[in-house]
Amino acid sequence: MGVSLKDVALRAGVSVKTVSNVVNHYPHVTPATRARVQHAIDELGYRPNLMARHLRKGRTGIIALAVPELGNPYFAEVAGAVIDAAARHEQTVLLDHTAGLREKEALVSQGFRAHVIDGLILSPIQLESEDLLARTAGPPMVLLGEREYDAPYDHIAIDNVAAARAAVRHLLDLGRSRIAFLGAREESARQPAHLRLSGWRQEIAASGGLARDALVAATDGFDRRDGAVAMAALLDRGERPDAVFAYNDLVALGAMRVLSERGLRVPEDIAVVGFDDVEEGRYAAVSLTTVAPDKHAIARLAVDCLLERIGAAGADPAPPPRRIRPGHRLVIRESTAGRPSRPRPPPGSWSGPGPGPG
Amino acid sequence: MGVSLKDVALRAGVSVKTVSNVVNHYPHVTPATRARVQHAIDELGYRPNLMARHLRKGRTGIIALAVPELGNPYFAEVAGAVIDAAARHEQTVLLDHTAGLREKEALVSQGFRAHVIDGLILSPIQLESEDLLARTAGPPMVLLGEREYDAPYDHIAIDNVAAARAAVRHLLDLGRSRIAFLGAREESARQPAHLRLSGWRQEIAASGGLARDALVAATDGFDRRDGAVAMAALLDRGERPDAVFAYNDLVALGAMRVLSERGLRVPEDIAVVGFDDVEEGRYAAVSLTTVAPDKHAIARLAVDCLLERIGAAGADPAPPPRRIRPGHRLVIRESTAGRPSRPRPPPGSWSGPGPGPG
DNA sequence: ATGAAAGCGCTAACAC
DNA sequence: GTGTTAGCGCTTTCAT
Repeated sequence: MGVSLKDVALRAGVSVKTVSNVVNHYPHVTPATRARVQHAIDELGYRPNLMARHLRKGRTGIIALAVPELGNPYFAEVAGAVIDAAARHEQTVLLDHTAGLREKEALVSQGFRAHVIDGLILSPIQLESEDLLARTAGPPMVLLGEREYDAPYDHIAIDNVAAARAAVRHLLDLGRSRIAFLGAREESARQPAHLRLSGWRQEIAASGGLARDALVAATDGFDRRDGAVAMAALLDRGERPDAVFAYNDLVALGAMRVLSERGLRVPEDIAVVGFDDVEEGRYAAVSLTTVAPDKHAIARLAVDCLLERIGAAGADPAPPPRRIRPGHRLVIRESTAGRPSRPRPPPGSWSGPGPGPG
Repeated sequence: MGVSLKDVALRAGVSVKTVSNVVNHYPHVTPATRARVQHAIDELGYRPNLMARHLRKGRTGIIALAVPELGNPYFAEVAGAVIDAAARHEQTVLLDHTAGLREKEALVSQGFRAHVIDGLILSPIQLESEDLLARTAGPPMVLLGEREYDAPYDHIAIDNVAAARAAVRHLLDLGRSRIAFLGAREESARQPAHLRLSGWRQEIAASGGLARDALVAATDGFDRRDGAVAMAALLDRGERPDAVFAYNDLVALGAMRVLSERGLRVPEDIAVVGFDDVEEGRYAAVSLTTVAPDKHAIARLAVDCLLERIGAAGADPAPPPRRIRPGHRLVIRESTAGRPSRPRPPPGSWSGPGPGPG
């Protein structure tokens, strides 16, 4: 490290400006000069110092992405997609995770690490509107995910209510009538799962059924353990659902594990639908029916949207906040449809299917 | 944005240097001045411009982490741990993924995005020693993971051979004799799974058994699909293993899915051991026995090691490359040990366990 | 088409 | 204890 424009200029016998022109593809440079400069660059192995360049230009080429938890495959998959989308614009992604803590989310949304980043994509869980309103300065920001806010920020999220309704509709169409919801925290419009719970309620009501609160199970967080605990709690208090709609795939998978432990069959005894379409659900012993948000669209839209904001920074009046809804679809798998057919017999002299779990 | 040291100095009626002193906790400042400056800082909402600071200091406070695939929960979990470990040193992590492509790995290992980062943690899959040797400049780098190189870089990795042998030992102790290996690509010391395959071979040989090549199944990559395809291929060519040791948990989970489809019971018909201890394995319908690397130790050691290198940059002679082996342990779960006991009966009038898959 | 010089925001030397 | 100044590597007027 340490080869600067000046070194190259010295070597090529030109001025710094000329080298800069070559590096930045400034059109009006004699081919001869360009060649000489390029030669010097190659010889010295010159690489522009982005730090300095961006100090000058006021942009860093780095955008931050803050997700609750990288251990959640949904966010890991989205993060991967964001990195790819950003790379297509020659932007680098700086990753943070908030553990879903309101305090950390607020910290990130405020100018934490501003100056290093051109913009921020934040996927909040616990953050409240007032935290967002308290944000006075900081780089452009776009929001990702289910939480809704009364704050002037672009927001990328699928239509969670419609998606939840489609999931519940599917269960109703299967003839299920006692559909539990796993993952609600409390009876409040401020809770993270608000929209999906609301979709559950609406669709059951629309079908003429009764959305019993007793069939709603709270979770502390949204991972497999939470799903397992909530499912066990529901069963232990004597509820007998014939279907489960979970806040996300992780909760659904945790629930399915408990069902299997208790000798309940999926989907025969209880059908299960998740949300997120994480890879894992496709390969579960009983593959998981789920709502699949278009993750690549989400990532692309978030990056495009953010870069647009960054480009328009300082514009007056600022463009109004947008509400962008990427697509989603319901992916039906074995956890609601069952195994399509008899498994083909194993090769050789294998014994047939065993007597089941236990 | 746009409040600079100068603005604060003007406001507080002091010089830039004094403000800088306050910001950097320089000890010799009068409490009175400090208070006045701090007041001005708060009023103006001043945040230091890291870009400029680091241009000056020659360090950015950003380290890069390049993993093959964020969609692989192992790497996602490690990435999360690295972010946390870095945060404890007030370092930020810039994330890249290489898709396990040699070309991208080489690009990252060379000075791609140098100048922005102080150092690089790289987890290679396909990279070869010659690529590493070709690296002429660039920030300090430490390597992560199973691949071994003849290149002067610190390398953090558990003892893969010993870990693999422990896994195979466990299967042998269970009385299994036809133990397949899933995930080897070819018969070469250069292939990614080399060490684990070697452990498999050694332990079987040590037990007096025969490590048949026919029981080794190749995979293209290392995810669930690859595991499923490899398992199916192995069965389809008439092999009848009574145990499977997979390159990693994802491959193992994919294999288990195929076993379930074909009516083969785990562990009764085939015991399965994975590698990585991803969260998912704990909640699989049949929970997965696995080799658990100490991910937090890995992350911490990688960050510490890198920061040490960064601190010692330019030292002559450079400290010799280190080979650091974090701990690992075998976690025994149902895929080899079976369900510990009869599932407790479900509440109410539920029917008992069904007739099994299919 | 190219060169000279200023300055982005900051810290390190060196005054006072 | 605090102020002055130079310069990190780059881009950008403004000259030539």
